[in-house]
Amino acid sequence: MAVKSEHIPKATIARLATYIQVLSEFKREGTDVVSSERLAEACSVNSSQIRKDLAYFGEFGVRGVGYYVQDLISSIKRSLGIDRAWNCALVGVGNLGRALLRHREFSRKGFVIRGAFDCDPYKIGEVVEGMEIVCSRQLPAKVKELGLEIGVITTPPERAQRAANYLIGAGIKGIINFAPARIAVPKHIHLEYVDFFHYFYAAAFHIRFNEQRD
Amino acid sequence: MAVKSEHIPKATIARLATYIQVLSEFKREGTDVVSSERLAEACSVNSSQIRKDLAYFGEFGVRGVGYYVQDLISSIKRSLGIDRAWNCALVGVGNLGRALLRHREFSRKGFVIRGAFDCDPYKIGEVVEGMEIVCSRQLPAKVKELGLEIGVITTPPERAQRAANYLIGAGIKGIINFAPARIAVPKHIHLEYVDFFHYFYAAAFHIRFNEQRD
DNA sequence: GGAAACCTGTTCAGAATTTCACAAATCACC
DNA sequence: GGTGATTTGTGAAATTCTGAACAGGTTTCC
Repeated sequence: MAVKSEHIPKATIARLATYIQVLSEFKREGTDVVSSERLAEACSVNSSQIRKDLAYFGEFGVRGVGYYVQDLISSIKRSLGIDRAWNCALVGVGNLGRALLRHREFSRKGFVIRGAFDCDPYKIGEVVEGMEIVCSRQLPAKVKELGLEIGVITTPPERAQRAANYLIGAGIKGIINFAPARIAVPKHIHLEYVDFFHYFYAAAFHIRFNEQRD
Repeated sequence: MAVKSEHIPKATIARLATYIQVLSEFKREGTDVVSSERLAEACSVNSSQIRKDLAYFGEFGVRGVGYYVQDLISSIKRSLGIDRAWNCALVGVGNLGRALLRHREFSRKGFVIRGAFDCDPYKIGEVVEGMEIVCSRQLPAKVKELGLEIGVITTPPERAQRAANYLIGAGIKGIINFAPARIAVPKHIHLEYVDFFHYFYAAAFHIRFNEQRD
């Protein structure tokens, strides 16, 4: 899938993910065709915004008609690169790591966790959700053997950097860091930070801010 | 804590959360004073950006010196409204809900889950992490009794709207929705969507995009 | 006490993003 | 086949956000 433009805003990528979610709902409800106006309302964004976001990747709609829901889902997925499966390595099998391993939705959405790694000797060998926990030192071998591309860090914060180093050394292409710590990676490795608390902070701020104005 | 400006960018709020994380690391390392330049480097942002973000809320630094780490953490927390505890209600005790209930970090960061609700009769009465699961119908009573302010939705998508309705009817002030579904709420209720997959999608996109350019 | 080195808070320019507005295309109906 | 009602894709305008630059304080050191 060709990208028409050189640079694509981060916000656009985030919205595309939302569009998929809402479009999937439309599909479940049996809606075949949707206008940017209707999709916009469901996503709480401006309809031009939607058309412009899509325009970065191609022309997916039909003038005078709208977008065919199933086609648009496929087109967005192809645009985002999630029209195929991605093999993931999970490093750090604590509470959060286990929850992610058990979360069926991952493989359903095309992100298949194919390796679970930890450096705790008490955990190594344990089987979680049909997956054996392996020593982190085996990462290089496993990454090659299983074709792992995305590393998911769910270690405690103090071990996040080491986990990242293992992953990078093993030749992973991108890292999603759930640990509450900043990590350093070379420029060619894509890095995403995930922090629930951001959302809680934002909620707290806005609630208090609203109260203040009354 | 006064807010100096009328409108504060969403991006600023997100960055403030990052600053707290990095500043806490500095504090653990024993650093007492930090310049915007050094903080900026650790957060991968521009130093003017940091000074500007902080300027929305007040003057927290000392010219010629920098910012006192502990003071700045406190100031940012006060600015965000997380200088006190927030009582949360969790609705939907599935896999994800249980993981959140077990996650110690929540109360440590000031978001205390004081009620766990579900509408499945098999789950009602069960005790998770010392908390008894209560029928969702009891939300109004419990919200008042316990002073719950933030609702956390971790139901399956098809039940998210109903959970939201219960919470809103019960007088909650803000909602954080982990369910992969859009929900409608009145304007005075603050709503945050949390979706891990956004990060995975973004990673997939950027990895593929980088490959394409080689 | 003064000079030099620092570093914040703030202004302003320009970069980036969002919204508007409309030409171009499609469909339904007469 | 033509007309009117729709709806997309896209320049241009409006808005928002970011980064460079610098005036205004602070500290250090002589």
